[in-house]
Amino acid sequence: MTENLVAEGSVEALWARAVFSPVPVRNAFEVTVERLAQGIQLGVLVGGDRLPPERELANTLGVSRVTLREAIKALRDAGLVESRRGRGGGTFVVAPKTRSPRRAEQIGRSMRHVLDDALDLRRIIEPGAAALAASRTLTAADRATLHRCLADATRCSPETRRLADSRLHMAIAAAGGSASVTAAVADVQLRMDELLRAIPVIAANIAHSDRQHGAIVDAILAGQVERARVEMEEHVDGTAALLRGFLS
Amino acid sequence: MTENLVAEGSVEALWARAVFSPVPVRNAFEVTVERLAQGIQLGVLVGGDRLPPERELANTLGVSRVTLREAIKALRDAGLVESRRGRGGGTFVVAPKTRSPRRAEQIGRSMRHVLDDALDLRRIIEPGAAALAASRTLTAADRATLHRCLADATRCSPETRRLADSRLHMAIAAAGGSASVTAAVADVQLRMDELLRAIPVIAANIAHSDRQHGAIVDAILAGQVERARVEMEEHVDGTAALLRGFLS
DNA sequence: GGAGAAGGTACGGTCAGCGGACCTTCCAAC
DNA sequence: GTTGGAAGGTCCGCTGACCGTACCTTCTCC
Repeated sequence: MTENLVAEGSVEALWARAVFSPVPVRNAFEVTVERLAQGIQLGVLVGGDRLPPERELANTLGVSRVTLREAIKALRDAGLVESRRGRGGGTFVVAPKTRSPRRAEQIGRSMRHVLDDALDLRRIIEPGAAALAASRTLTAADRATLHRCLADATRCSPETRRLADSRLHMAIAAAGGSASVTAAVADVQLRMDELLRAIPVIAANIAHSDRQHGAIVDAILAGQVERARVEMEEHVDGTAALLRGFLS
Repeated sequence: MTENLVAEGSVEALWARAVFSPVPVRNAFEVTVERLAQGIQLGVLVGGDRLPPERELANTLGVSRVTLREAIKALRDAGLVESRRGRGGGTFVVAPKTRSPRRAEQIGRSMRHVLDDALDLRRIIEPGAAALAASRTLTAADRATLHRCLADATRCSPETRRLADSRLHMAIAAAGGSASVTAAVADVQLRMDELLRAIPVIAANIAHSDRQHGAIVDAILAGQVERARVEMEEHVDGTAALLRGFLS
């Protein structure tokens, strides 16, 4: 009898769930796999990139080489990386086009509130990140990075589109200079990655999205804080509408 | 030779650090302690509250009873809870006034960028959370909770002030109905908790803060989305200015 | 054709965490 | 008062994750 004395979905219920829910205990292997997989999914590591040697990377990540190797094996099995032996060998990120496409399975109705939850957070964090970036005076290198990511996102094949999009959003977040904000954006991007991949590709939508991306980067580079926020908000709202429509 | 080929603080540097930094491997004990301690620090669990029986709580949290007991022992040693045996016994949250005050140690200059980082995130997430709450049609119970938390934060002793403040901010976040947003607010609150405690108590500041709290709740209850955001933004900026001034 | 840099393999030790059985305390109902 | 039951307190053996270390294998570059 786990009788709830508080109304479902109320403030009290959210509080209680924040404390009295299973603690996420994750072992070194899981965390390591996640780290690397996320780097690849978000476009921080791109096809052809070579990971540091195992011994060095294990040291950097603070796990034993055995554990790291297990993680790499998992990524290899998933088709995300491939390893070559011998001198000049190493572990390399596989380009997405040659990567075996994972079936976008049916999104259960039960996932719906998870989606809404993620979208709520995204609508807060991404416009905020854009505004933060606009409020900074960026280095030439960062301006160049933004330009490059924008260009990549605009002209790219349908297969690599999602990756380039992630990469652009991450670049915008990172341009704000805050590690926490960047991590938060990475979180929402990852949570919706699978869903966003499932959206059918429609030329009109892409063109619209590209225009918005351009406007956002433009506002950031011009240092227009409020405009950056609003443009990103519209962009995010557009994607959210697409997602909600597609999943109904 | 871990030579950095990218400029310090740039987009590329943030990206690299997001992937190639030590993975946070935390064991069940640590996570459990953190969970419960956070619930207390944030005011979700208040003085006098009784935790569920160990066997039940261990099951809820998904850890063994031994591990949970170690965690509770740590909290007891820290003076956050106390346990009573026998029928009708249990583990109870200690009221903050009787809690042994932890010395606010010198904040190193090295912490400065950590603070800035947290403040950046807070300036995004808290106004966003307020706006989200304002955009919802709240239940009567939630409106009552907000009112109560606001009242508690306004009239309270200096010792309990920080706790009541946390509680109010958490209530605002939870009113938005999104678990992720609530968790994000909890995160920033926790990160700055120690620092905020260190701020000297000045009557004028408190009165100002109280007025802002009132305005925020007022805007949320009235469903004024933009006003809620702006009021919270000013409130957060005020606190940030206090903190930065105090630590310079 | 060898040196050396990489991935691949194997072994033993340590320790966290678990399940379960049991003990101790103390309230409350009878 | 006595006793049942609900709670915290203790103990033990097992499993499995993780680590350090040493060694083997492959391959490229000099």
